[in-house]
Amino acid sequence: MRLVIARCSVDYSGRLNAHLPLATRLIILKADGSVLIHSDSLSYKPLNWMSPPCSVAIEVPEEDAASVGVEEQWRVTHAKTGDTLLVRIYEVIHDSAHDLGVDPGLQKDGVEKHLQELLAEHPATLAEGLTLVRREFPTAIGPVDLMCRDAAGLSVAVEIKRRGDIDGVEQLTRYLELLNRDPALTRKGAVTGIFAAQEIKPQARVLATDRGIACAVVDYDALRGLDDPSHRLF
Amino acid sequence: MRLVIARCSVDYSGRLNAHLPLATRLIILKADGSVLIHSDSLSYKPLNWMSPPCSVAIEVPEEDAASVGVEEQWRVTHAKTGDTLLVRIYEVIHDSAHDLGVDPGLQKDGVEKHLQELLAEHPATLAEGLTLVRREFPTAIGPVDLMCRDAAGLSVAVEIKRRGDIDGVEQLTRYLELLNRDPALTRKGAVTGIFAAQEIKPQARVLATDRGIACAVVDYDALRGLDDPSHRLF
DNA sequence: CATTCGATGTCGTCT
DNA sequence: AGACGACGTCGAATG
Repeated sequence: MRLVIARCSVDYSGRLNAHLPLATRLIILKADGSVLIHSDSLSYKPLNWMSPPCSVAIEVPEEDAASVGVEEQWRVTHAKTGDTLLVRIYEVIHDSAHDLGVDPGLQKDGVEKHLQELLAEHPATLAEGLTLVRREFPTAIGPVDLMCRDAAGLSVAVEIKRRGDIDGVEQLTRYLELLNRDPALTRKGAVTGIFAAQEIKPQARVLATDRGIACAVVDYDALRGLDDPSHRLF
Repeated sequence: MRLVIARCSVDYSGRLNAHLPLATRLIILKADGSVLIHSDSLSYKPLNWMSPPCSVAIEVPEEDAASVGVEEQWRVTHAKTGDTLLVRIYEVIHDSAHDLGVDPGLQKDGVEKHLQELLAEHPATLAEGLTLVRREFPTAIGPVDLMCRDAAGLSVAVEIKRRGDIDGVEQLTRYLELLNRDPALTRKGAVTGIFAAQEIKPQARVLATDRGIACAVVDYDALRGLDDPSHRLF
């Protein structure tokens, strides 16, 4: 990894055109060839970047560029899309290279997959007497997160989201529409739906209710408490 | 901006829990207080980070941490959500600080808004004889990108996307459902829809067709060619 | 290889 | 502040 602090201007040309006027910035050149341009604020996201696979070519600045003080010019080109990032260096303030080695990677806990696992183990927290039939129940338009059966023996499709948005309700609606055409599932009565999320947006709740879909706000920590603590990662 | 290359382990606790085992990484401390942890690959996105507003506290490592070689311990806490990032430093390899000043910011050109402007000027490229009634036609559930009239004088709602996904079809469907309840618009006949995008995904096309919504693939460059070249930014 | 879908999405914009 | 859509979304999993 090479770190360069420099006064520079940057032009990106690809899915859109973008220009960064002359200013002092951090330029990161990673081992995989990728390039990141960071300013001192506006965190997380670089101002400009190029993802791998890409290559960096050192160019001789055009005459007019050189005349206004461009010392170096790097052209970063994406190998597949042809997107380019043109970095014009006016003054290098810092330049250092470091060998970081391979990173062992990030371990995560608490994403939607875990929520699904926990709810699959404790379906009754969604509705009294609900039991699991199967997780990732396959349909022609994708898998239903949880297929359950209620106390009366009727099929219940559960869609799980971390954040319950209008999109999730639309998704569950499409599943229910399809499932209710299946005679095997609807023998005893219509398949109903439960929209389960850690947080449900008001508009999503209104739409779900309007369509006869139940909403369930899920308490992740409480669910985890129900689970065997020895299974926790942290 | 402070740049630290160090052997470190990191733990994030907030919307989820995440752990980074001991390895050599780049730690960026920005002027606004934000912190970014980068490895030498997996570009663009940091492995771990904290967005502003947040504060960094230097802690004395716990005894057991110190005994395994932790020299410094930084706790970054988000001011609002309380999310924390705990960085344990085992060895500092590089440490430098730089004054970058304020960045003038990024200038962008050429996204969906531009596409909408171009199509508003050339609605006939979507369908023979189509004319614009108004852009951003207001409805109770949000503005319709373009409201047009076809050769027969019937109302046509146009939804514009850069990438035509299933979500866009759902959105247009909701608009059409609402618009078709308006007597003023449906006097001559039902309001129809056109789903316009630079690229339309197969599933979206199927859904749109199934609902009687026309699809139009838009050629951005050709449209720009129709436009006055002197209006271009680049 | 293409496609789909989640994300500590992030970011702008408007109510 | 909350809601909503766009994003150079990115990135992983999957067929």
